[in-house]
Amino acid sequence: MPTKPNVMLQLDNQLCFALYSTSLAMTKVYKPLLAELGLTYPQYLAMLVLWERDGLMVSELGDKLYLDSGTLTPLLKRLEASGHISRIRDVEDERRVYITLTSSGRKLKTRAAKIPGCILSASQCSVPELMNLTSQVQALRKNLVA
Amino acid sequence: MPTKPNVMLQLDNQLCFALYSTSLAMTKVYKPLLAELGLTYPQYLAMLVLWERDGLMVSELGDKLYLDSGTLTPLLKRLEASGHISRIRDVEDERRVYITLTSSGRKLKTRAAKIPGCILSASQCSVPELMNLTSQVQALRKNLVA
DNA sequence: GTTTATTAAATTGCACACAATTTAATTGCG
DNA sequence: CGCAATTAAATTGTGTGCAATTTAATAAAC
Repeated sequence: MPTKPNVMLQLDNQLCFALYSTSLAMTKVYKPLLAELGLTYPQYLAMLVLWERDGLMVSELGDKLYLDSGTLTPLLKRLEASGHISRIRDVEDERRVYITLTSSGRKLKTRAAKIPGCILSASQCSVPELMNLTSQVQALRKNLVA
Repeated sequence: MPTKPNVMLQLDNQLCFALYSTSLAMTKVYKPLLAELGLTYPQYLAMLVLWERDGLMVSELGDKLYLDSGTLTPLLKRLEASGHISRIRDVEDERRVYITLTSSGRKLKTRAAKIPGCILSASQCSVPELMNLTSQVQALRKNLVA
C-alpha cells in the first residue's frame, strides 16, 4: 500500500521543492559576490565552463550546462557586450559559433578565485560534507535526465 | 593551505551547479505531468501550499515558498485566470490579499495525487534515500538563508 | 546533382525570479 | 489629532529557461 496522497503532497516532504528553494537561496548568496564582477549567476556558470576549456561551440556549452540555444544565445550576447567573450562563426561550418574568452574574460578568473571560499563559508558545512552532498545530487540528476 | 583555485572553480566540484542543474532537470520531469493539469511548476508549488492550508495572505505564501510579491502577484493572477484560486482583499486591512482555493482548485488535488509517485519512479531512488537527501538539502538551505 | 533530411543557432512568446520603486493602508509616537 | 514610519501588494525593468518555430548551412539519398 502506497503512502497516503496527503502526506506525499506535503510540501516539506518534497525533494523537488528542497532543490528548487535551495538552488534559489544559493543564487542569492552568489549575487553580491558576482555583482562585483558584473556577472549574473548563469553567466558565472558559463564562465566557469570556459575557464576550464576555452573555444567551445554554443551547443557544447549547452551540453555541459544543460541549457539550450534559446537560453544561451542572449546570455552569451550579454557576455560579449560586457567584453568577456567573443562569438565567432566557424568558417569551416557556418552553422557553428565558437565562444572564446577575451583577455578581460581570462582576467576575471583571478577575481573569481575567492568566490568558492565565500560560498563554502556561507554553507556552514565541511568540505567532505559538501562533496558528499554534491555527488548525491549529481547522481539524482543522472537518473532524472536518463 | 587552501585548495587550489583551479580545482575549486571546476564546475563539477561545485555544489551550486549540481543544485541548479538538478532542480532544472526536476522541473523538466514535472512538466508533462503538470501540463495535464494546466499548471506550471511554480504554480504547482503554490497549489501544494494551498492544498495544505487554504486562505493564506500573499506574503505568507511567499514565506513558505521563499518568493516575493514580484514573483507571486503575476503567478497568482494566472492561477486566478485559470479558475483555481480567488484573490480577495481583506476588508479589515485593505493592504492584505487572501488567496483561497475555488472548487476547481480543490478538485485539482485529486488529479495531482499521482504525481509524487511518478517523480519517485523517475528518480530511481528509494523513499529513505530521497528523504535523507531532502533533509540534507533543507539543512543547507537553512544555513544559506541564515 | 537536385531534392530531402538533418544540424546549429537564432528568434519568438510565455512564465518565472528578483531588485528597486511605487501605491495605498495602517501603526506609532509625540 | 497629525505625521512620520512601517507594512503589504503591485509595478517596472532586466535576465533567465524553455517550447516551438525559423533561418541557414551541411549531409544524405536517390
